[in-house]
Order: sequence, then structure tokens, then C-alpha cells
Amino acid sequence: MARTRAYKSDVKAAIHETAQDLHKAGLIEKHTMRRFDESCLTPIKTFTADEIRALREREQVSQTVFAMYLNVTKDSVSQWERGDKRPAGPACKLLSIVAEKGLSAIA
Amino acid sequence: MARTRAYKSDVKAAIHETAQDLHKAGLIEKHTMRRFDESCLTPIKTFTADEIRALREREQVSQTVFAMYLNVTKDSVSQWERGDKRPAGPACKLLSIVAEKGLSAIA
DNA sequence: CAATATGTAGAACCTGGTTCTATATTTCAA
DNA sequence: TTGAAATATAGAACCAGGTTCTACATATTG
Repeated sequence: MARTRAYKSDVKAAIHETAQDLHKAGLIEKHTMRRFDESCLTPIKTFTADEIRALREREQVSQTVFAMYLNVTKDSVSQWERGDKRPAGPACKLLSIVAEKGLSAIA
Repeated sequence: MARTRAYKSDVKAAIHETAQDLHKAGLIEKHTMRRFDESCLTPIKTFTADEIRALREREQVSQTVFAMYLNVTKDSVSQWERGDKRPAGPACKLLSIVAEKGLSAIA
């Protein structure tokens, strides 16, 4: 292992690193390592308008500040929360991270 | 402070939490807190095709696995690396996080 | 009061992200 | 060695996400 971590939330990261090191050492095959990657990825949620709003309010920030964290415009956040538009792939990933680890995880 | 962290990379998160707590305590105004948020956000890079490829290869994963982490299709990653398309706002945010903290930060 | 922050609303535009197929090369297990 | 699977390129077509703009309404604050 290249690094060790104290937090249990980083178990998945550790699994990935372990698999990578095992691969480098020639102990496991590439396709096996990919299975590790698949299994240790956090599942992506599909957020409703209300869930997005609740998430933002949980973090106690305005739409503008929330948008800054996600690197989108404030209008986009507003549209998400009104159900006008729905966040795409990368946006959902960021929202999932925030939902699980809080805004500070993507500061 | 609600939590304390040991790593210096979380200084910005700490600033945010501190500002938030100061606001709750009525010691600073909302607009002042927003300035804190602005200043503690990691600047977003604009990635060239080559930089994206270099970033992925640094993490030693295939386009497919890289795509899984970012919650986009493998085709999108391929298009980025060939300069066919360019990552949008949320995608750039994710790439910036990976560039700074590694793939495990968005596992 | 005046200025700022916050959020809604809607329209128009552009391009990112998806999906599909086809091709070529490499990797690895049987 | 053979064949399946992984990897990556290429291009086309489509949809909708994200942006930008304006206008309006309501707090909030100095």
C-alpha cells in the first residue's frame, strides 16, 4: 500500500489501491482489478428536485454558493430545484459526493 | 467547530465551517460568509485533451474505469482526450478534484 | 430608504453527453 | 496458437443539460 488511512470511509479507496498494487506486483490480472474498481465505486443516486433542495439546505448555503461548489451557474441549481431540468452524469456524481460526505468534500 | 481534521488539505473546509459557525452565532453577516466560501473554493482548471489523458494515465486506469469514476460514458472520456469535445462545468470540477486529490477522492 | 442577496420564471442558444456502429490493437486464458 | 475480452479510435445523430439573458418579487442589511 502506498498510503494508509485512518477513516473507515476510505475503505473503498484502500481496496482500489490494494488492487492496483497487487496488479503492479503481477499477482492479479487487469480485468480482475477492474472488478475491484466497479465494486468500490459509490453508487450514484438520482436526485429529485426536492432532494436537491433538501441537500442544499442541509448544507446551509444559498443556491449561488451551492452552484459555486458544483461549478455550475446559480440558474442551473434553481432549475434543478424547480424540476425544470435534471442534473446530468457528472453533476449527479458531485451531488452524490455531497450527499455522502458533505460540501467540504468538494471544496 | 463541529469537527476537527488532521490533514492540512482540509484547511479550506475548516474555514468554511468556521465561517458558518460564526454566522450561526450572529457574529458575522451572510454576505461576509459568502466571501469566505468564495475564497476557500479550489480554483477550477481548464483541461486540455493531453492534460486529461495525462491525468488518467497518472491514475493508471483505462478510459472505461476513469469514466465510471466521473459518471460519464467511456465515449465521453475518449472524446475529451481526442479534443473532440470538452468537459463541461461539473465535469471540470470532478477533474480538478482528481488532479488535486487523486481518484480516491471521488470513489 | 437604498442597496444587496436571494429565488422564481421563461425564453433562446449552444454544445456536452449519450448512443450507436465499425474498426484495430492488445491482452490474456484455454 | 486460437479465440474471447479489453482497450481505444472514429464518426454520425440525437437529446437535453448548462449557459445566458431579462424581468420580477421578496427578504435582509447598512
